Amino acid sequence: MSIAGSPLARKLGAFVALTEKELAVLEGFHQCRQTFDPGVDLVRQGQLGQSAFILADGWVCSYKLLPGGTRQIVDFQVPGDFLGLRSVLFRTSDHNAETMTTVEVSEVSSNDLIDAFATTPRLAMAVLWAASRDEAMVVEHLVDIGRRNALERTAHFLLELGARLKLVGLGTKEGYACPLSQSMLADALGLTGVHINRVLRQLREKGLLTFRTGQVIFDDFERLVKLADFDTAYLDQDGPLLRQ
Amino acid sequence: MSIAGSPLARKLGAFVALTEKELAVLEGFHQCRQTFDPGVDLVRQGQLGQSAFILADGWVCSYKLLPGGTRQIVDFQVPGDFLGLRSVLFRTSDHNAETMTTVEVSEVSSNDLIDAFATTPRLAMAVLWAASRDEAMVVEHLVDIGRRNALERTAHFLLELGARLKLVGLGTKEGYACPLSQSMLADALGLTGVHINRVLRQLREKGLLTFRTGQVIFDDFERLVKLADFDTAYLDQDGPLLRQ
DNA sequence: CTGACGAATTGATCTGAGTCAGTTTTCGGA
DNA sequence: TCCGAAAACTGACTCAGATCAATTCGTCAG
Repeated sequence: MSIAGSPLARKLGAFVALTEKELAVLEGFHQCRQTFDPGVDLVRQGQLGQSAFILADGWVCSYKLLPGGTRQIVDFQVPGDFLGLRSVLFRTSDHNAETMTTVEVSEVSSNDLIDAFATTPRLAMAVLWAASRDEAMVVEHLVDIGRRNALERTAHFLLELGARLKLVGLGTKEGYACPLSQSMLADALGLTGVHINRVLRQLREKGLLTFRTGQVIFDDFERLVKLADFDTAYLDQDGPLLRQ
Repeated sequence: MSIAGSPLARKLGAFVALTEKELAVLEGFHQCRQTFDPGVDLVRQGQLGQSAFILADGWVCSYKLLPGGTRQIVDFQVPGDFLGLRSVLFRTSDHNAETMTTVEVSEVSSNDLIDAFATTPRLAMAVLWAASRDEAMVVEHLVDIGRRNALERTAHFLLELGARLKLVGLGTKEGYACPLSQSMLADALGLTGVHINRVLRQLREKGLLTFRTGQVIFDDFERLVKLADFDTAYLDQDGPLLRQ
């Protein structure tokens, strides 16, 4: 696959039409391809001078640890996503990132990234632009946790994850492959594992959604969207705002 | 005050050392100064082709409405903050923004902003970079709501707001002026107005913090930080990553 | 000074989600 | 094919925070 056709290039191209030169710099990011096992920390809270990563395959989750031993999962990264960007921009990381599956990434050193941003600022813009879209997802997540009950919250979150995977060709209206365990889902939604289990049973018994090891199946997409008050439009974007 | 000394220029300068030309473009943003009364919507959910605003004075809050009539406040904007950026980047807004006080803003039209981004990409970078820092705050907010109980959550949130205001010279370790009503605080923290009232009483009775109309007073900063598990370091940043 | 309206405050009661303490299922490795 | 560990599942009980229903306070217009 040419770099121009990679998930990342496709994503960035949605914001800024990239020139040959910019694509070449992007290509340079992919020098250092690596594979990691599940359960490895790629980014650690408080650590200095870390690299960023571009996720080519597999899933990663970003989370914060709390003193009580609990954690809050803030976001999941799927293929095509950048990760550890903030830990480069601010020189120190404010969160952890852990591989959930076997993962393939391109590691981009802090210096390379900053150099690239300095020489091809339009590319920098595209990357930060994409980060800004990811923020929209974190905001939706915030609303889930703040103002939706466990049932709506779970439904909404799994729909959103599906919408996001559809963008990179990894999901459909029928469902998607999902390596989350129930307790990870709990940590993402601010619930306990026990309660998530009961909520998933309810969703199953109501014929709305089946969450099984490695697979999310939308049994009744329409009713699910209605229950969760899910807005299907907010991820759309019709063309780059900045032309070459 | 020269443009180079404005809160926004100061903030952006922390990321990217701005050139004369870039400062001039920033200056251009301030052509269209306006004043709004409290309770006015600056940005409306779902509206197309909106302007962005630079907040010069007063407070604004960004929130999402839910079908049940409840709302979740996602963030507050204080002087020096950009707002409505995402509604320009994505052509349509995913949230509302309402003035909380009398407010002074500079309106920057969608087209002017995109043109400026195209001609001075380093400035664009600085703006998006600042947006990325704001996201760190939304993440902290997410953790508050997901994994802290009402007391810790309220304490943590008010400490964070204080830290942020200190950056723009509007707060100290003693406290800060704060135009939030109890029910706004409730909408931000995912609680009810009734419960926030009880929590604020507890904080007052424990001699930790006093929240009164228009004023937050830290009665015992140290103990408050400890209760809330507040990290005082995460807002620090020592110099621009990109030089002129 | 007075009425009125919104914000703050309080008490009583209810309930969604947490906690505790298991049992059962799944699945990879010997 | 059997074993052990982790994940999924379940029931009984508790509690933090919601809900409901007043009352009080503050402030601004008349």
